[in-house]
Amino acid sequence: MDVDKRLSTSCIYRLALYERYISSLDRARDEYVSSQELGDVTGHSAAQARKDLTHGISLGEPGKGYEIRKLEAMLTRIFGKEKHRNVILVGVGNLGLALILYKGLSLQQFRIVAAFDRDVTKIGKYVEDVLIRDIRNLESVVTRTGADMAIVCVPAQSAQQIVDGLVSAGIKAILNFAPAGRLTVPEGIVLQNVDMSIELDRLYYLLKAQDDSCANS
Amino acid sequence: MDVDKRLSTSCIYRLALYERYISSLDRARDEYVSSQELGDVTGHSAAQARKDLTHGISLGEPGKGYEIRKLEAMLTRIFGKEKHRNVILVGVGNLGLALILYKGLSLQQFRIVAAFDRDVTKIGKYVEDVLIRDIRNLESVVTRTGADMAIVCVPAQSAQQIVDGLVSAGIKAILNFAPAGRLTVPEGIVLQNVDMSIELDRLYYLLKAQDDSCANS
DNA sequence: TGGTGTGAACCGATTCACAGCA
DNA sequence: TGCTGTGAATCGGTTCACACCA
Repeated sequence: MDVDKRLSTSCIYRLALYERYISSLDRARDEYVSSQELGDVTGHSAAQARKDLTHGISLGEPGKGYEIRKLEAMLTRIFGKEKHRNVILVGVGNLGLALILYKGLSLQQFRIVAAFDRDVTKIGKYVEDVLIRDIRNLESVVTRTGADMAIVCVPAQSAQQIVDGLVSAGIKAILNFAPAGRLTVPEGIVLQNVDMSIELDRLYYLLKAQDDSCANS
Repeated sequence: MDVDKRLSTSCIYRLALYERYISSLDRARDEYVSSQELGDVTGHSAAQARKDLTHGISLGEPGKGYEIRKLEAMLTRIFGKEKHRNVILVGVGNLGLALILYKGLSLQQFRIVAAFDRDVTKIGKYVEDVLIRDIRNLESVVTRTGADMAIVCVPAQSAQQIVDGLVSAGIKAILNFAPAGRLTVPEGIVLQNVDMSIELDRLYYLLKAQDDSCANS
């Protein structure tokens, strides 16, 4: 197969950026991209871009660069963009709502096919074309839609319980936005956390570090 | 000073997790935490936790652990939690709205003091107690509030322009949610990106890698 | 000449092992 | 004995330099 070993987190991130970049490219304009150009996209070196791309099959042509068509095909395969992917969302608060309405997702292969909440005043309503359902129907909907990915936007204190429910309903990968401490999942389940307030904390630290280094210089 | 050199991204992340953990602790229950306990919080080793903490002043007591009070004071200083921080937000779409209403931020030291949009139907309205203003008033509001951090939730195509405007208005740190390619900022300005669709791409990759390794075993 | 592929060197972060202190 | 602090070893990712191909 093409991808032999596990790619590092930062490598995946850069690959996603390459993917986005070449899909924004006017295919008619150019046939090839250089590693230099791809390096610029991520803010890294050309050598980095070459290393990233040879993790798959080597497909660059010396003197010309990478054929965009082939590169796109490779990235498409890595990120599974060749077919739609059903995703469910739990917790239709403001953030959940924002994610359902977020056009960025539907531009990708991801489709939010169902949303869940425990608030009875929300259940039965539609957000765009997504029906909000009772969380108790989780299992049957997962089975029916074949969804294996879920987005969690519930309050921190319910997060672990929801995650457990998702896992036992058959979900295999979870993107969690709840600012919960350490969520535990069984072996074989993928969990990723996105935490707004930690991002802000980090931003603040970087800002302060920046200031300090200016002050010292 | 306490923090001598630049901390790595992952270290900052773990420190933020420690901070959250000890602030959730019942102060009456225990006086000390061990590195083992802190390691568990982040899913890393006890040695890792000790290394992280000695980046500041060494404050652990052999045989007992880290005094919670002192540890909290140190983390508070690192993340600037001892005083409020004014933040502005640009782009009151669904995501912007969600962030304004997100209680997680106000639990931290961050206060969204103003929001901006270019949509005239939104300008003048309040979201909770945050007034939505015309983007053209950016500069005066930044000056008046002394905000030096901004959150950007505008569409991708306006992101660079907004970022430029923020920088020239005096903003020093930007948390960007727009799925824009590579945003450029001048030297000395801190920019962090959070991209939902890249997170999902990454999640999908991990899921697939997981599946493959199961299939091979 | 221009640009890829890659081994070697480099660098930083994580882990290990253990000395030292209460 | 329990737990911190830390040098040493290790591991992994990034950068460099250059051979090689069109």
